[in-house]
Amino acid sequence: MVFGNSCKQCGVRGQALCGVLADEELAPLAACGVQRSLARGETLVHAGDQAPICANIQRGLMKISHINPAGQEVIVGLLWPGDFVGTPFAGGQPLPAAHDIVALTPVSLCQFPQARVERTMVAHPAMERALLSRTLAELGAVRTRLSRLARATALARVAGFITESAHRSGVDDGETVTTIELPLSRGEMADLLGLTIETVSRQMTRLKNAGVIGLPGGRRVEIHDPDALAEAAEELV
Amino acid sequence: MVFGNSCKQCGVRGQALCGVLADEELAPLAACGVQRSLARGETLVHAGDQAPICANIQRGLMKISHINPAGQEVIVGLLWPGDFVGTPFAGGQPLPAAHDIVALTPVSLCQFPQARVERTMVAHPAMERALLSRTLAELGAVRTRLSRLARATALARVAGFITESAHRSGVDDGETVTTIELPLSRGEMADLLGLTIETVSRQMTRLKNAGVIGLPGGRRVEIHDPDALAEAAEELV
DNA sequence: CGGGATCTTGAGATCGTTCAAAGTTTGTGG
DNA sequence: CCACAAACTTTGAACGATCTCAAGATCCCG
Repeated sequence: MVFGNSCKQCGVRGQALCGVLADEELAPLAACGVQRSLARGETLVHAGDQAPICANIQRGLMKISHINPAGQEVIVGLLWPGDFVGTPFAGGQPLPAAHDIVALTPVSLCQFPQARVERTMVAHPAMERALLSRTLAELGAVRTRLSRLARATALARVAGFITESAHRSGVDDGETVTTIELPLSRGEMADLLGLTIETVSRQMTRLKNAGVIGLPGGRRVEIHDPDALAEAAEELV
Repeated sequence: MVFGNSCKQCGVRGQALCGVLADEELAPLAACGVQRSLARGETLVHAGDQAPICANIQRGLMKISHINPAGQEVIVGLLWPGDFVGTPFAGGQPLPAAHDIVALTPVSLCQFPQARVERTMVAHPAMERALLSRTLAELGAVRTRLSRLARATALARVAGFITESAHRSGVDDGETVTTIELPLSRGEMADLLGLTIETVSRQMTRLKNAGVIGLPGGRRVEIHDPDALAEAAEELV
């Protein structure tokens, strides 16, 4: 359940609810938001938690992760600034959280009492409708990601992640070389893409040797040939 | 977006909305449902379709599938009797369908005009809320499936599918040997689990040779050792 | 300028795929 | 009811992609 939000008091202008509700309609919700900060690695939601959390991410990046019995972690989703976290009306009864939600970077967010979110939604059907439509869209996106994880080669997964990160960075295309900062470490990329650290590293090197990208150091990536990168990403999507 | 539904006129008693709404509240929706049948292999929704479809599955099994540029198919979800298909309030504007929805068996369903579904939901917030909560649950389930596809071995995927099919068949546990009929062919299992037909077949044989299951022929599976089966499924979930 | 964490690279093992062929089941028409 | 064809399933052998284990190299922080 992730949707762009607008929290006047928090100073973030999101995408989804903004277009749907007038700012003053959001006031009752914004008024009860509590500012909160998370350090890198800090957990906002533990899988199995009964106490539901509703919050709006302002800065930083979070991961939704699943840890299997063997102790391996899989990142099943990322949350960016503007995204909403929470499961209002979760089945009527308190539904235990399905996954961990952890800060990948220092995060600041605006947290709301769930009951208040639910009451606000009852009062503003447009808001609930926006959340529903956002959730439906997210469901489609996760299914598409599922299909990629099922069949795509390691190279395609890595190329796809770089492409997506570039889009998220706002640096869309442009004929010139663009440089982005990957939001994840190699290990985190591996957990997200269902690969090992070594395989991720090897594919990065391969793209570099092919002249498609440059690796000037750190987490920086220069995109030399966006078309070739997109093509690599599509190889068995 | 899949949720159990109750369509009085269609004679199906689902799980989700039933508990939430009185039957007479559903009348306006049920009244405008159109009975429809699909042959095996027939497509209800094409990916990219603008015309949104809302329907309630009464009998049969459908797949939600994604076909990648290379022509490979991945089944990203299954729809069972009682499940609801559709994306009401899809982003305000008509959102093109993200995936194909195809009948795996002969299917009968009850189809509604989307506008009517939306109007009914506006009139009955409890219904919309039930859909939201169902969708959130489904999102969690798909994410969990994502984590399995990312890491689980072929054996675990196949064992997990058999276990899940057994649960769906209603045959829960019981100390005695239970026999179920798998709803999918080997090829469909392969598309669902991200494997090849041959690998699926080999894992089935492996489970049979280990005495965990029996394969009396056709799509039938005898579950001899549910614990061992569950254990095989958890090996790297 | 260390020192720990992160990243890269190599060599060998493993798991799943590919290609190929034989064996079953299913459904149809005589 | 049987015969036959088509579709589906099983099995085998070789290949290839990714993982595992093991060193180095590099980056980042104090």
